[in-house]
Amino acid sequence: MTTYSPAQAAEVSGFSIDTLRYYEREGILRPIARTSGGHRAYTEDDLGWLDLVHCLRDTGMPIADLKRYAELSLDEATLAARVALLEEHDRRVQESIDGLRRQQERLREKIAWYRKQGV
Amino acid sequence: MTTYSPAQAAEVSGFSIDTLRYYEREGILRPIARTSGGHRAYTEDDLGWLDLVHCLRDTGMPIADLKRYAELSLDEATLAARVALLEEHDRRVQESIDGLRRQQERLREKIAWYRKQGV
DNA sequence: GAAACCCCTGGAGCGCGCTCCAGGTCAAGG
DNA sequence: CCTTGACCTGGAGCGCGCTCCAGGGGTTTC
Repeated sequence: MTTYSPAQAAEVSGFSIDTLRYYEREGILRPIARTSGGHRAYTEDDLGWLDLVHCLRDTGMPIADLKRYAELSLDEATLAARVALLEEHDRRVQESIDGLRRQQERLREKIAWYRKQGV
Repeated sequence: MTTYSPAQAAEVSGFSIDTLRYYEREGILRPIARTSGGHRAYTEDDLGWLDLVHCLRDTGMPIADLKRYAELSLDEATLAARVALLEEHDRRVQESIDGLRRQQERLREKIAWYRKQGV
């Protein structure tokens, strides 16, 4: 079973080493396995979860929500609830895309207006 | 010429009174006119500018950029440059919409994957 | 003219999400 | 061995964008 050093995990996940430690402290990552010397050894599972975390962070999910989601993940029986949360998040992402588009539309109108003033 | 009290300006603009004062301190608003008693009196022009500010903030423009934009606005001759900045911002907004959509797509794939695991 | 309310200033405080640091331990190459 | 570099911990610090506070003065209504 291959494992990854902190540097490798950072490289693969796209998070900094400090951020990985921070996420672990915050409970977003379950406690990472250690080598005999106390160094972290990330598993493929950890990296898989980090990939989802990255996706959720990039779409604006707050740390606190991520933490709650991670806590849910400790109990296998909550799978349906977790998927429901992801779908709820998906809806929020859609809303923020829609909101951005509306404001972008307004922005473009303003640009057009300035242009009409003779730019 | 109608003017607006701080409370009215907040109501119309959608920013809090504190935020309006903060923007003025930061130079995002030019110094607002005052009544004889020292109270602020916002003009329609101020509100028009605030409307653009709201649009730019909602689309993610940082305070520092807004400030630079506002400083440019002090010189009438920079109109073309300002419009260019707005267009540049419009491109960034487009990029962030595209990025959100890509991540949303990944999110949906993950949801579909979980569903296939039997949810 | 006084109660009730809005507004003023300067500055402190806060929530978020990291990021950095000191002072030490572990691991791999020569 | 010894050096070099990656890693450890606990905790402080930071950048952003507000938000709140104390202590005081305007203004409207009766």
